[in-house]
Amino acid sequence: MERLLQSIKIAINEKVFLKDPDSSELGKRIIENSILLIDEIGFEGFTFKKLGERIGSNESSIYRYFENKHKLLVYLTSWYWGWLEYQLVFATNSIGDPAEKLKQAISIVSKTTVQDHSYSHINEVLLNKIVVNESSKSFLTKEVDEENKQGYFVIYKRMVNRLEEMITAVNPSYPYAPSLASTILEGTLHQHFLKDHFPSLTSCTTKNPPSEFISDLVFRVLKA
Amino acid sequence: MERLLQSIKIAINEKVFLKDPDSSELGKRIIENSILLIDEIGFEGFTFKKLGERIGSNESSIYRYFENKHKLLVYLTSWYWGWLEYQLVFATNSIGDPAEKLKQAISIVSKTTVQDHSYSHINEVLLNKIVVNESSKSFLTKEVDEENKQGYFVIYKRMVNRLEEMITAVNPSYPYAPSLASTILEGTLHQHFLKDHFPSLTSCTTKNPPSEFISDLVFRVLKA
DNA sequence: ATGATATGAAAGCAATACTATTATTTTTGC
DNA sequence: GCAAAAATAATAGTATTGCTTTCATATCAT
Repeated sequence: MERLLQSIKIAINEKVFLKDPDSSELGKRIIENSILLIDEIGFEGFTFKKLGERIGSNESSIYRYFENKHKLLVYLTSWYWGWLEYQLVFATNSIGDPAEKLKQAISIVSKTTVQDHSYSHINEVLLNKIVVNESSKSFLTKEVDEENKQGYFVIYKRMVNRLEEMITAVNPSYPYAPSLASTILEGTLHQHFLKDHFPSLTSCTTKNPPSEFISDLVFRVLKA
Repeated sequence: MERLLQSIKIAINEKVFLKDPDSSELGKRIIENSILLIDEIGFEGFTFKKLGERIGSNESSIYRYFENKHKLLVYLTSWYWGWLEYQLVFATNSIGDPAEKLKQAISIVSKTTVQDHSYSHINEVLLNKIVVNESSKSFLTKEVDEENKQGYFVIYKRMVNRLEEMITAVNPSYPYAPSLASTILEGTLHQHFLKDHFPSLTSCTTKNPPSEFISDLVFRVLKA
């Protein structure tokens, strides 16, 4: 799998960037360091000027890749979901048994992230932290409907759809497959957040990660 | 119940404001119109200057009530959860049967909001929209741990705790009560959001609201 | 070598997120 | 009813943000 993934490029909707950051050295440095910098100072404090200083480049050069920091965030989260989607597909497509398949899928999407050396300029562990802490901000905006129409969130939606299909395969009579599927993804992120900042509001810990709670929840729901 | 609630003041942690907005006319106009304005233009576009213009007052006067717009958002969301908490307590404390009690609680926290005329300067319907669209931004910040320590989120936490206790009363052997409780609140908000912006990712519609999905989910989980 | 393309440096601009100062109005305590 | 205190308003000012523009320079492709 490592090998296969090595050559795969995560395809992001071209509307979110002005110039593909994957097409140049500077572009890759922008992505690499934006992940590090957003993780360090948070998305609110993050500016293209600070990023420019950090990579020894100019604000104006970064603006040639992304119109604004919001689109950069959409890019980063899309990349993350695209990356996870590949893992999901590769890890589940050979599994015949629907329950086993769904179980594996939940394990993939809710497990603690580990570094993938196929993409050397992207730190997936930190990117996952950014997705947990910042990704809601990419859609909780006044422009969400317009941007959705433009396809900014297709990868995430495809991901939810895959889970939905797997849920239906396990229990065709369960009437809330789309909501359960979206709850798997959002619930995982939220439980990860709670574990780090509001431990009293979650049963999850490092030893007992969100994947256990989510998996238990889904199978109780579908069995009933 | 209407009568009882009429005289109740929702108590917000004093650290989130400089001067209690409930203690003056101007303060109430700030709260009333911040809800309307944030709903109209979104939290990102919202500024104290625009709010000042709208209420025929000055930016600097608003700064005497709130240090910044972030704290105003914390105030608004705290007020919302405090308001919901009263409804929850009044609607459930006389119910003996644990399952019935939890069912009622879920109905209260996930039902579509209706106007409460006890608080004339607060539009609860719009405030609920703000909670759905903006409240995550109140805790998805770099300062969350510090602010949590200062008690900014106590009401929300108490709310999750109440649900947790009700869950345990229904099924004492269920091992993930805290996570299920937080999922009820966060999941409800998220499903409301999806229904309005990503209908393909949810089973919820106006006719079939999030409360049905959540209630069904919780009781399947606890029955299993 | 030359033209195209990418990057960098600098300046500029309107808006944001405040703070400070001073003036005016309103409230209140006697 | 009046003086003192408190609240509000008006104005101005500052640093930073979120850009855009222009122009210079480096690099790259033929």
